Amino acid sequence: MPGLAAPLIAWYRDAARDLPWRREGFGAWGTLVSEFMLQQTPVNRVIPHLEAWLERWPTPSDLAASPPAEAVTRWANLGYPRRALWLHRAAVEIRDRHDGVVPRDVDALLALTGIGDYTARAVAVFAYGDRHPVVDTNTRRVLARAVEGRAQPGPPHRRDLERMDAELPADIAEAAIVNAAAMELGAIICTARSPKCDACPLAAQCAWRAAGYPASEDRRRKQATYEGSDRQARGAVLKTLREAAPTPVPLFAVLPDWPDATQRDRAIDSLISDGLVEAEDDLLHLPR
DNA sequence: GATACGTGGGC
DNA sequence: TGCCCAAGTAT
Repeated sequence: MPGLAAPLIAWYRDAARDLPWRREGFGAWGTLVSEFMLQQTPVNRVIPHLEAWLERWPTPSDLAASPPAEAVTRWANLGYPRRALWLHRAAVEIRDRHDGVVPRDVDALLALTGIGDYTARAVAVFAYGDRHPVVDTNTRRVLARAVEGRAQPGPPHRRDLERMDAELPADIAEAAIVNAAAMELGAIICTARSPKCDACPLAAQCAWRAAGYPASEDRRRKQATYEGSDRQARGAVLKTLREAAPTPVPLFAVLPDWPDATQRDRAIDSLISDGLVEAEDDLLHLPR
């Protein structure tokens, strides 16, 4: 079976979107911030916040010098606000342990708060040009379809890194492009629903297409219902505190009309436990 | 390894 | 409309 590299490289040269983090000289800090924001949040929602963030905090040390509260506030509606807290912690760690320079070594990156297998390698590859497999949900779907002939990938597995590594050319610069191209293909062509196979550079060799597009065997785990959930309550509490910041909010004034007071209190407790909220007497505020 | 964790857009 | 999905990580 032919590899994926050559057609991906040729396709990417013409089809890649013009995204901020692909600009020449975007910088490792910008790459790191963009990858944090892109964890589970769509590209189009990230871009304006990313640009504002980098304008406010051009370096890791700039962010580290600000209170976490401001990071959480400026995270706005990107979702999963713990990422804002973790990004702030990572900035402090970069300042304290790496002289303010985003590390290049994958293990050093993995040791930073909020950075896992994906983000560590994405920074090493896209910011520093090193050769590693970068595997996100798009890449896993492309591999599942083109190589395995399955409609959807199985759950993420460490094995995915080795499988992607096997598709990478020896040439370091080309390997980086293949990583980016696999992600890009999954994002705009080989999408989860209604893939655009007519425009796919891998169509001729796609195992899933050759097999007649068999449906996925196992149902993906259904996402928990959001309406009425604790997550929704946490989101509402944090929204209240963000919009009031830097002014603290009296406990009694936080979601007084929430339908389930027990749930509201549980949400506040869990936010405090996560470090996203602090309490002094009966005042709640974002972490200072 | 399963689960919790926001928010909003697309169909 | 309601469900599915989105450049994951920590526990």
